Amino acid sequence: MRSHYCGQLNSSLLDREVELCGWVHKRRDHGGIIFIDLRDREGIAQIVFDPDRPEPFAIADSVRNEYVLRITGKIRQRPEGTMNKDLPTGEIEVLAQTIEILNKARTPPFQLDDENVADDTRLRYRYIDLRRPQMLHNMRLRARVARILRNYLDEKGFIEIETPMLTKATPEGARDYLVPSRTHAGSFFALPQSPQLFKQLLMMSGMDRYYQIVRCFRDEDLRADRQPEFTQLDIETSFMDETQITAIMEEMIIKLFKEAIDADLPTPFSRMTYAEAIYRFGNDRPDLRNPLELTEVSDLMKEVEFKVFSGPATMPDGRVAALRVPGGAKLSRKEIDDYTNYVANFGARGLAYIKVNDINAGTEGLQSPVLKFLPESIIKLLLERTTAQTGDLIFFGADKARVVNDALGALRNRLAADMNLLQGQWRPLWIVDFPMFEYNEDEKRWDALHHPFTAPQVNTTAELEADPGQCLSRAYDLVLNGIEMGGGSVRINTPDMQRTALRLLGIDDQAADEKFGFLINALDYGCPPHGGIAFGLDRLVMMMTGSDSIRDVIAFPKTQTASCPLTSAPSPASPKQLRELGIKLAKLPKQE
RNA sequence: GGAGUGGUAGUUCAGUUGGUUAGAAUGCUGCCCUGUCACGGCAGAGGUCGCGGGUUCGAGUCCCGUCCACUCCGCCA
Repeated sequence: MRSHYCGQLNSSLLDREVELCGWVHKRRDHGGIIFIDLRDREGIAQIVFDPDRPEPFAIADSVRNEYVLRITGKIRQRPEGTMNKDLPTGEIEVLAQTIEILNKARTPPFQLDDENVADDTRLRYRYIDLRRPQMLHNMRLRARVARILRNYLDEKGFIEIETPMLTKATPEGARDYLVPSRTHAGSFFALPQSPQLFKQLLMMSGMDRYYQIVRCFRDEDLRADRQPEFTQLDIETSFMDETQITAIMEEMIIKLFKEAIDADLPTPFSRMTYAEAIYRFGNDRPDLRNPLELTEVSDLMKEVEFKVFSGPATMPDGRVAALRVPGGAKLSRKEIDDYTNYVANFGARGLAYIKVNDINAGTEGLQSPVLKFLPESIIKLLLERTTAQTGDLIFFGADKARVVNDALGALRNRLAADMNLLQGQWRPLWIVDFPMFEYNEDEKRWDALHHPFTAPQVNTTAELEADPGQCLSRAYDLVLNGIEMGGGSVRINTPDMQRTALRLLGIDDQAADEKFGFLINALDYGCPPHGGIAFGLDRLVMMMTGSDSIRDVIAFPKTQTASCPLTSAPSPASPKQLRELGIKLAKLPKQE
């Protein structure tokens, strides 16, 4: 039916007869001559219809945008002065001999070259949206990424193994998507949040190296970089420690970026402890392209009269930190107010600042509502420590450390975006030495920072129990330009340690047996030391394509309320289906 | 659960202090046009102003409720 793709035509094919199939991208009718830009997945070719051939000419006259055509014709050089440098096929054109309308098309709901179409319109007509070259490119890059990863892991001896989609609900973590069981009425499967336990079991089976490109499901609210179903590159190995695992993964990511988009990541990747990341950036996934850093000033503020600063400075869980913004003195009152409102999102009750109009003029050169509350000696130390220069602005956060870190960490990102501060292209970073647990104030118990199967850096249960809050884990995250690309850990591999870890999370032995008994049992039947990692494939592709939204790298994504405008999913179940499943609705859905 | 922004022609948007027949661009339809590629020219069609209620002589505009989309907080081991 077709001899070439439209986009493959070039002057090496001069005088060749070709057969093309594709969509009418654009028709230009000059009365005596008609041009049709025919589009397929490889590109666009210009087809010329000459009135010398009345029959094809009449058909070309009748076609409309997005009609599907088959055309035969002869490749020829375009006349002098009519070549199009913007088109890869712009040196040549196809003089049409025959044209067949394979299918008509209604007028598309939006123009393919319109870059600014509302998301729900695009999603309702996703099959048209995906015709756009950018979307096609994203899908193909995604396929290339998956292929490169498979090739690499296959070379390294990893075995691709599928794990169940219908599985057991896990109590920790995100909300599960539940699937009712017909044969066990009243019982439910859960769709996997990740294949975590299965991949550990595969290590106990002696598979040694496993990977899977796998869909995961989490029923939580959506964001620009979060979908309810998303794809992970999931990996697990036996007999490797964290140094070896991160090394082999680093090699994989470097190779991936090189082969997929010809990007050279700086090597070796930076490494930073969790504590250092929080201290310097207020955040455990800092964007290292951003030069702004927090400056610790708690010690300077302990004695000052100003309660807003001295209070947090003397609280055990308080923090006072400064954020110097080079050139920030030019920010207007309104801009500063906007930032104050912004940090209020993160619990900050205010945003103190000092404008440095002239660093050499002492207090006279400064401008700030809080200046009068601070002794001159402290101000001097402050300026030294923040290395403030004329023209800078210094923001302050003073509150519980958590609030200061969240607020100034977010402000740091916001300022970099607003003031165009990002430097360099790619800044990968391993974050290591995570705490095992963080205390959950609401539930009055420990939460796992990573997950309940992560090994601690101590070897005995006694050491872990002695001071859980201080215990570090053998977890690692890979952060790229401020986005968490992946994370993993070395796992617990003895029943004792696993039970202890679960107990600290408020899961007693009986509950542990009910929920994870199969895992704990397996740990007792010859479990190798093992660990792994999972990468967010969608986010990787999103970064590589420079997309603002994860939806642009997923063929059929969901909206922010987790619905699909194309299929109208989710939709009510029929009474018959519900009866078979033994389900009665507490509240009937609204009638359409 | 919360904060914000938006919803007007197929699409992207404008719409003043509440006041006559709701506009623009693009797309669409018809006619004209033999070298265009954002083709051009002329003419034309196209509106439940998201939905429901209220205020008013009068509502796209004001008020209340509601739905949808997007961004963010909470949430996401």
